[in-house]
Amino acid sequence: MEVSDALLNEAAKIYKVLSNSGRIKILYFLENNEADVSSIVEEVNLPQPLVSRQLAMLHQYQLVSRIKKGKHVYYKLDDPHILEMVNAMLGHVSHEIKHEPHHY
Amino acid sequence: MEVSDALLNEAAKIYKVLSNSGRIKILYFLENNEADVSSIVEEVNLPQPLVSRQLAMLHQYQLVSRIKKGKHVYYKLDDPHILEMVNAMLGHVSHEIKHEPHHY
DNA sequence: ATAACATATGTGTAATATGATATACGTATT
DNA sequence: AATACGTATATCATATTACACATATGTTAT
Repeated sequence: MEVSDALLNEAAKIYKVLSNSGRIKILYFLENNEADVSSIVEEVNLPQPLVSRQLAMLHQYQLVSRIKKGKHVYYKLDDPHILEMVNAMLGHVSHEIKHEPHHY
Repeated sequence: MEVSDALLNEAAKIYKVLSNSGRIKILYFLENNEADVSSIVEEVNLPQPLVSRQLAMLHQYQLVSRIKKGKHVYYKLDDPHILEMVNAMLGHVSHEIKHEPHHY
């Protein structure tokens, strides 16, 4: 396959976004729920400022969209496709873990 | 979906591995070729020690396997499935880039 | 044994990411 | 306007990552 550097860099950036379990957790929660920040905080059990920052990051890379209603800001998945990818990865690692743990 | 923390952490780790365009480049090159380190160095145009490091990392996470023949060490994809995921991601970002660049 | 080559590792340093804490901002309510 | 609440941002310490450069290790040939 022939891939441009720009594309590779962009992909790498998104992988970086996904390289944090808190952010993945948030994406998963948003799979089924459009949710405001407080609900997300409660669900993922991380301090609110941290959640806000991670949401900002997810939003910057267009993985989630947001809509403001009064004091609340509701986030939802912007691109369900991304979760399919995460699912594929989870399948991958779950096999790996079963068959043979990493040899660190 | 219900996902264990261990799984999420493992997935996050693999994403971290993929969050570097040099490493992705290497994986891509190995899609078609089993190759020794020198060939990879030549292909990806990065200093040899760096390539060795990244190969070590890819190997640690079982993304590539290696076999030693004389002075040469040949690497190949250990799990083609991972490249499917990378392909999916590249497709994703290429759409994104076309439709609307990120608003950094 | 030495030389030449392929690969890996050690080390230092700069850049970046992380998460905790404090605080600011915006909106609704009284 | 004062308060309360939801959310975002700033700041800081710490940890992690990245890469360059030097050097070590292992292998083959002379």
